Amino acid sequence: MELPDLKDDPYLKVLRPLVEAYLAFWRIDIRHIKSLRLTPSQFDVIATLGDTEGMTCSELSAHTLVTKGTLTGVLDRLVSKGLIRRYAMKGDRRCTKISLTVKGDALFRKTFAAHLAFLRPFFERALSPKEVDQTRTLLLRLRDSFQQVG
Amino acid sequence: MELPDLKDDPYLKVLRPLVEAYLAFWRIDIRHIKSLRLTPSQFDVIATLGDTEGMTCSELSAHTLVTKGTLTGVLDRLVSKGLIRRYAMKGDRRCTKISLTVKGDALFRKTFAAHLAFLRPFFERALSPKEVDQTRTLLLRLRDSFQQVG
DNA sequence: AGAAGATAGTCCGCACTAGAACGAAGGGTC
DNA sequence: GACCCTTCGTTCTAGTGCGGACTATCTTCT
Repeated sequence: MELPDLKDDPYLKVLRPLVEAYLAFWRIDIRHIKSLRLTPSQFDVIATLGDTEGMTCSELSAHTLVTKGTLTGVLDRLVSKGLIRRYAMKGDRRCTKISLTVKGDALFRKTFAAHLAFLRPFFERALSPKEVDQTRTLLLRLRDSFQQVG
Repeated sequence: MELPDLKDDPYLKVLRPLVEAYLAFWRIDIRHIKSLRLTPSQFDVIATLGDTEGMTCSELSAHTLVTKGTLTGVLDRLVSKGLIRRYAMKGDRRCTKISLTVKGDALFRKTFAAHLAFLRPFFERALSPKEVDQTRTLLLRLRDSFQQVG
């Protein structure tokens, strides 16, 4: 997005690096996810459902970056791939519970650790352990600043 | 995306803050852009075209985050809003040159500086000038790591 | 000049995005 | 039990987003 030359501004000059670092990460991330024949949203859902008893749609959209409206379609496609299943929840007929199928769980087990192992070297190569802590602190500070007020 | 609890890993624990910081920024950014009745892509195009003589579609997609295929539709909508115009380029009949209209330029002048001024306090509040430099360095290091090899 | 290759912009299919609106269902209150 | 308010998942619209295919147009090589 809008990345003008901001080098002159002492504060705004983090904007560009923030966006660029995230996008560079994102491009690597998405490449690996695609090799699993999943979309980012689908991977997000699978990863979130992994090691849980299942979730309702609301819980899922709260724990992922997929909004409620989008979720319906994403889940449809995951159902047709046989990776998740939907079933009614007794006690509240409004809710639908979503959980991994055996096939979905197998995919989760096989790919999740591999995905993290794939990403790890990129961080490891860029930062020393001490810098990792620094970066983490600074990024969380930025996050908090953007999260308050709004 | 896929944000498991990675606190145990000394390196991967920057992943979450990176994503969260970017998304927090993004949500603020997009809110302001929407108040201009533009989409992020549209704003991106307007901001990129501002203060230039115009660009071809290829140049535009190289300088923005909008890919060639998507650009056609984005430009269509900007044309229908009267903010940009397309015209043939003499010398190469394959190319189309895009530039801001008077109305588009007026929008650019009015909103661009305002947008930066809007974002500035969020950075200013989070980091000291010295930390800005630190953050910038660390983020660029991360970016470069994700950009090499691939 | 003629053939082969590269480039420009468009169009397509499929997936996703936010947000608004919807009907069904549940939890109050009186 | 009837009213209101909220929540649940789905559906809809408009706009991206990517990659691949397509046509028109240079460019280059022979």
